Amino acid sequence: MARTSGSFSDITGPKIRAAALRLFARHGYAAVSMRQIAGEVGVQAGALYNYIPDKQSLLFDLLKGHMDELLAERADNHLTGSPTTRLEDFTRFHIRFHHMRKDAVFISYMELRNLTEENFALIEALRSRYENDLQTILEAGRASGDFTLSDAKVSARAIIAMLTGVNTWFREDGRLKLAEVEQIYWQMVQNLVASRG
Amino acid sequence: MARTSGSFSDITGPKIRAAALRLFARHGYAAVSMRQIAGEVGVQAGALYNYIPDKQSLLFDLLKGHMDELLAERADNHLTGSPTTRLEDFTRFHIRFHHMRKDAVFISYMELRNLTEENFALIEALRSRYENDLQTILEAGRASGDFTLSDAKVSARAIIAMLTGVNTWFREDGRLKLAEVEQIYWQMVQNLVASRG
DNA sequence: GTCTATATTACGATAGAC
DNA sequence: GTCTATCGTAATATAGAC
Repeated sequence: MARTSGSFSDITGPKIRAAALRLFARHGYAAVSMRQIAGEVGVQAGALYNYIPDKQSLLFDLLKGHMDELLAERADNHLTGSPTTRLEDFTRFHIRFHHMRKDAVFISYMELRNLTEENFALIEALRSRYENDLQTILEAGRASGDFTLSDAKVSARAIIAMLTGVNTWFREDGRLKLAEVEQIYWQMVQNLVASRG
Repeated sequence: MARTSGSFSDITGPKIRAAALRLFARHGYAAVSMRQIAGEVGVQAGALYNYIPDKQSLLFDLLKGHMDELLAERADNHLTGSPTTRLEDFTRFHIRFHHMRKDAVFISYMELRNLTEENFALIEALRSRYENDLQTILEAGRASGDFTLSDAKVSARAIIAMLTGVNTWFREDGRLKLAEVEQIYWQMVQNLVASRG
């Protein structure tokens, strides 16, 4: 049966998303052209429009997909136990997940301003749910006397910023293994919320 | 004496830098055109090239200027006293300085990838000096027994990420005043490095 | 020092052949 | 479903008049 010239598989759509994710993370949304993305995929620029309506939708799909996966995998994590156990789960999950999804994490922080207003609101709502998840854990720990916090919302934001910061410096071939980094950060998080003796 | 049509002052250069800083922070380096910058300043695009050789140099000058100011103002801070005092100074200085320089801070994190390789190395060296400054304080505190840390470099990075994160959510008209935020974060930093009783 | 005008290149997106 | 070709627009940067 006839194959049209450039068609090697039925996964052009996912390949477009993967190429865009990598290029946006490396050079930034505005700096990447549709021709560059097409070049990575191995098609001509016009062919992209069989899969996406426009460039903006492509960006939104990437960010939306990332947030959906974050919340879904987080939900798979066990969410019961003492506040300390739940906080440790959150800490280790956050570091591991964000390490595995570096490109998506990067553009999720960098390219929010390139979303339309309503697309931004949708992403922001998802991000907020993740943050509230941590805040709930912190408040449970305060109620049980396990944690001491002056402001659970601020603490949640501080912890997330601290943990996400790992992505800016950690390298696979560096001085520390990821498991060690995870342990160091968990110790710091424990200190941060510690009830003082 | 004759004035050429569009010339209202002798500070076109600084005005260009100010306009570029604001526009780059708002829309991103790649998304901002020289015509937009010129429009903000009140000149035509061609006139910008009397002040800057090209767009890339403009970005580098902004980032370099920001890092120079950060290190200079940090040096004006008093750098003596106990490790705890010096850590408190660093914490409060970081929050205040980064709050006053939101746009510059933003592009300093976002637009590093748009620098040429050598320009990036120059900025990275300055950023590293700032980080080492904090690391030195932490090591002094560990040596004196005031702090407990498993890894001073990781702790320095974690603290800086945590403090810089304030910029992503703090609003002047929000629930908390900046002085309160400063206090909450200083408490968290103290916990983070605390020697456990 | 700024203007107007322009050279050159590239962009996002679309049309129609196959 | 992808190709080639192209439309309409806008980009950085430069040249020369004033």
